[in-house]
Amino acid sequence: MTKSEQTRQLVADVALRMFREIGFAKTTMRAIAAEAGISVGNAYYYFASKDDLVHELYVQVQAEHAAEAGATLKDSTDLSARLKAVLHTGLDVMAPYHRFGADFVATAIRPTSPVNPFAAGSTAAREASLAIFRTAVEGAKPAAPKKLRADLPELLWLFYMGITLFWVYDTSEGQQRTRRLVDGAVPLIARGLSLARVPGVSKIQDDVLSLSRSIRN
Amino acid sequence: MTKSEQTRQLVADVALRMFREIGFAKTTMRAIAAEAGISVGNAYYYFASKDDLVHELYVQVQAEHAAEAGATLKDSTDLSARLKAVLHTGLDVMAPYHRFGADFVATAIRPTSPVNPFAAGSTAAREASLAIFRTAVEGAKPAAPKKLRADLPELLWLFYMGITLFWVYDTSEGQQRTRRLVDGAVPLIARGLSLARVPGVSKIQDDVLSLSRSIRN
DNA sequence: CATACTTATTGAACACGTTCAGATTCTCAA
DNA sequence: TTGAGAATCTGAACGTGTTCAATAAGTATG
Repeated sequence: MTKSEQTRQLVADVALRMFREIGFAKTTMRAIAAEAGISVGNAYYYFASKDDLVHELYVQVQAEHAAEAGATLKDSTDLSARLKAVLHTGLDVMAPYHRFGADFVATAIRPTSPVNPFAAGSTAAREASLAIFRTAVEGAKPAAPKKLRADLPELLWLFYMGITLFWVYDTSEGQQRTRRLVDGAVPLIARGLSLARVPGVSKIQDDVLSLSRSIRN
Repeated sequence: MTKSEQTRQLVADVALRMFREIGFAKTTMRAIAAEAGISVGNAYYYFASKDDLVHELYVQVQAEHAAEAGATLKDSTDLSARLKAVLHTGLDVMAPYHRFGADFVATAIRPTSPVNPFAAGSTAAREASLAIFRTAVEGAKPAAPKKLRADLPELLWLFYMGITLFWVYDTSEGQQRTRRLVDGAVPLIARGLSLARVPGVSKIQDDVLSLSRSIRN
C-alpha cells in the first residue's frame, strides 16, 4: 500500500469511526483532520466533500451487506426466508450507524449527491445491492412467478429503500419495530405474489408491472 | 396588521419568492435580509432558522392545496376521480418549487426538522393534508369498503408522500412522468380496493391492515 | 547527481447559518 | 409628559464546509 493509499484509508477510517461514535454533525472536517494528524486541505485532496465520506460509508456498508447476506442465503430456498435474511442482514450492518441514519438519508436524497442511490454517482453500489436481491429471487424454490421474475429484484430493492427509511425514524429499542415490519411484510409480499393464479389479481399484477416499467422508461 | 406582523410577513414573502426564483442554496439568510432591507439578526427574530422558513413554505403550500383540492372535489363522486383531483392539485401547487424540491425533502426528512411531516413540529400541517384525503374518501360513491375506510386516508396520504418523492426526482418536462404515474396508479389502487370481495385477497388486505396498524402502534 | 515534473500537503481565506450583547424603538402607567 | 420595561432590531463574531495559491516531498530523466 502506497503512502497515498495509506493517507486515504486513514482519513476514511477516522471519519467512519467518528460518524459512529459522535454522529454526523460533530464529525467536522477539521476534527477528522486533527484526529488523523493531517491538514484539512489534505483530507479534501482525497475526498471532494464531506458527502463523499458518506459515500465511502455507503460503499463499505454495502459490501458488508453483500458478504453477510450471501452467507445467510445458503441456509434456505424459501423466498420468504431468503428475503427476510437479506433484509435483516441489511439492518444488521446499518445498526451501528442508526443515530447517524437521518443525516445519511438527508445527504443521500439530494439528486446531486454522490451518495444518492438513484444517481449515477453510486451506480456501482446500487448494482451491488441489487445483485443481492437478484440472488435471493433466483435461488428461491418454488421459483417466483415467471412474469414477475425479471422485475422482482428491482421492486424488492425499492421496498428495501422504504424499509431503510422506516428504520431511520424507528426510535424503538434496537429498532425492533423495523424488524417486526420486515417479518410481517415479507410473508404478505410472498402471498401477494402467489396470488398470480387468481384471474382478477393476475390482471392487476400485469398492470402494476407495466406501469412500473413505463415509469422507469 | 402591526409593524411586527408586517416585518414577519415581509421576510416570509421575500424568502419564498427567492426560493422560487433562485433556489434554496442561493437564497442565503444574508440575501433575504438585504432584499427585505433588514438585518440578518432581525430575520432570526421571526424565524428560528432557515428550515423554519421552509416550514412556512410547507404550511402555505398546504393551505393552497386544501383550497384547490376542495374546489375540485365538488366535481366528482367517483373515488378514482377524487383521488386524482387531490393528487394533481397537490402537484399543481408544488410546481413552482420543483427546482427546490430536493432541498425541501432533504430538509424535511430530518427527524429534528420543524418541517418533517411525521414529527410533532408540523402536526397542524399534516392534519390539514390528511383532512383533504379524508374528504376525498368520505365523499366517494360508491363508498370504499367499510373495513378499509378508517385507515384509507392515512394510507393514501402516505402514498402521496411517495408520489412527492418521485416528483422531486422527476426531471421530465413539466414533471409529466409523475402525472402519468398518478393517472396509472390511482385506478390500480381503486381496483385493488374493490378486490375486497375476492376471498383470498380479502384475507391479505386484512393482514396488511393489521400490520400497518400494529406498526403505527 | 542535478533537474524537471508530478504528487501530496499546508493553512489562510471565503461565504454560509446561527448567536448574542447591546442599541433602538415602542408602549403605557404614573 | 415622562420614564421604565418590553418588543424589536443591529451587526460583529463563531464554527462550519469548502477552495486554492503556495510549498514540500517524491519520482523519474538526462
